Amino acid sequence: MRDVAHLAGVSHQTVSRVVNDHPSVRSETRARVLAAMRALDYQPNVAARTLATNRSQTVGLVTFDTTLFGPSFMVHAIERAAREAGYFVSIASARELNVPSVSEAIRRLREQAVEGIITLAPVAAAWTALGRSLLDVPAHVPIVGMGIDVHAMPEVPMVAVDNAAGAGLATRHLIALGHRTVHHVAGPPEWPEARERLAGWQAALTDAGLPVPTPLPGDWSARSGYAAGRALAADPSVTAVFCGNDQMAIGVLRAMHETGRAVPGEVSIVGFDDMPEAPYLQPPLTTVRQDFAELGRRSMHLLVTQIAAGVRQTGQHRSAPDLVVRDSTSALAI
Amino acid sequence: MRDVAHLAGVSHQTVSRVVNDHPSVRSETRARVLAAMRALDYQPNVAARTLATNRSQTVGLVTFDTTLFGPSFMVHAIERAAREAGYFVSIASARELNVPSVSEAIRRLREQAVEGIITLAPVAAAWTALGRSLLDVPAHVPIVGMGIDVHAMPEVPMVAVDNAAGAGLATRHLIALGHRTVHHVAGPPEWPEARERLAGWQAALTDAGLPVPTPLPGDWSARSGYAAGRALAADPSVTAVFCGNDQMAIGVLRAMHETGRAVPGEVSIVGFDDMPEAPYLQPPLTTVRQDFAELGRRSMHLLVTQIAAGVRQTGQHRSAPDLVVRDSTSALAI
DNA sequence: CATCCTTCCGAAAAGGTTTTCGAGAGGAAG
DNA sequence: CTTCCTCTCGAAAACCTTTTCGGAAGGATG
Repeated sequence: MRDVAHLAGVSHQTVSRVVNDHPSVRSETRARVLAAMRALDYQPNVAARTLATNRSQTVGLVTFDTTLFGPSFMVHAIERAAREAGYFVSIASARELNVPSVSEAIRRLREQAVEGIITLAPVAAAWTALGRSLLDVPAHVPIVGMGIDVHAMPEVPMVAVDNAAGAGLATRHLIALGHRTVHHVAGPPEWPEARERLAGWQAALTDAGLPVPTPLPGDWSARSGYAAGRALAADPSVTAVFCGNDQMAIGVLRAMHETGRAVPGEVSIVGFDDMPEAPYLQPPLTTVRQDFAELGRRSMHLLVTQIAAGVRQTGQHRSAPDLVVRDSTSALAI
Repeated sequence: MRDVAHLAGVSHQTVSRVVNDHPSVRSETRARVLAAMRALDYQPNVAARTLATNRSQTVGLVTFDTTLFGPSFMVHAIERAAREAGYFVSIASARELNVPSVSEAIRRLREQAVEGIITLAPVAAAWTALGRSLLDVPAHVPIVGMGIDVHAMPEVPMVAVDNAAGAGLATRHLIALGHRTVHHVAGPPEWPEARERLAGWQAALTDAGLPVPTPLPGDWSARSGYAAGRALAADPSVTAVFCGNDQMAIGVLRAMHETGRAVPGEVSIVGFDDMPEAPYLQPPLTTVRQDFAELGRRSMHLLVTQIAAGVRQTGQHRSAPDLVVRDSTSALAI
């Protein structure tokens, strides 16, 4: 910077003014400085700027399993939104879904002086860690939770799809097709999304006056879906299954196929997420679509607002999911 | 830090020594300082440290499409390896696969003073941008390319699976099953991985003295695989297809199913990647497995070595892929 | 002509750490 | 007892910006 100032025949403060678009600098001087910057391939030093301004221009992302479709898509969407808002994004993954791992990830992020945190690792237990290591912090780092448990952490703003509504759409779709009940392959109970989808499914059945079968446990993976599918296939009374996500639905589809139960002839199946492969499964999967790009933008927007305001906000921001009907569901054959 | 020094009854330089594990500090003093740090919940300021040491402890990751299975898994693997090596990771995604986008992503990363860069956005054209904006840079930032074109950029070290060998495995597997030739659904030619797989497929056919059909273009997506699959299904002479990745294979499977061509009865299909869903497709997909976690560790290791040595290294590091035979391939029925 | 205001830019401090240099204390060797 | 060495720690400079304050130049006003 000193070199630039020297070359332009001004002092370094003026260079700083030019870099920061300060108004009071003659346009002719500005042009001279800009030329000098270009000539010397000047790169401002972020560390020095951060030190002086106390603003790192960085937001942190705590992730868990980015091989899941949802989170991996969100990383992308959030990075994009962050760039547009002028922020860098630094990621820290939790090794496991427990308190030490998550709080260690948050510690790393805070150590890096991020201005805000978005978390995609939604284990309920972890939030108590958050409560300890984040919310009580004097500098109270702004935070946004993607799909957190609003009951457990009402003071953390969250953005998520309306999981219960989505589950309701799926379940009522199956009921409307004449199914006497709908079975459910659930995501891990540590994930609020999984609990909300389960609750939505349960409510839709109860509202329709139908019996609520015991949900089958899954871990979001196709493998767990397959295991659940084998169990369901063994029960001839099963005619409709709502899966917590598309990947588990893939496993269920496979299990049905293996055991000779036709989809959708004998059994109808619905997923959740609408991953890009869903239309090309056998059969093309009826599923609940959520707009991940929109969720990413929204969470970033919420974070930026908090950073700008300097106060933590609260409240949930829910986006409405859509049901995408394809070929894996059909009316119950009497 | 000053507060900590005050509380411990030492000066701030001594605190710095304790933080950095400097040898010459009495163990009793060290204990006192550590206690003070804990008592005050002291967080060292990275910006100041970076300014003083000129080391940001951060590596940059340039990505393109993290919804693809490979890249999304790699992000995870690299973050993990980086944490173990004591680095933070900052991501920058290229908006599109062209020179301005990629060089803009790199510019953002350099602006952030990353100590090294790993790139997962492997468009050939982009590397000329790299040549301009990175390699010629005085500070010559260490870099590792995941799956770059070694012919175009021999001076950039790279780590990747041996794509040609993997394609050879897949193709020879199909040949050994008696197929007269093997068709290929290729990834986008901008990706070196796609070109290498295509070359490996071609070489295996030529070595076996078999005709080489025109490859069908794809873009890694199931949708493009479906389109290619429809074209292939229309040709009754097609009995074996090697797909550039698993997602396109899903599309091909769907197309075959729709047109009533049995897999593997009439047509055998092989994918590439071995995504977690591969065993649960219909039928379970024979595919080429690559060890993404290992690739992530290796690229990080290579980057750290370069940073430590202060010199750019060259050379390719190839890992050997495995063929995983499942149910989507079978001997040609005469 | 004197005074005041505006516009533009430089001087200097501040931000928190690392690092080099030097000094003091204590012990060992002559 | 003196000298020298080692161990431990403090003083001060350096890293590169931003920001506040003040000053100089020029024009407008009384």
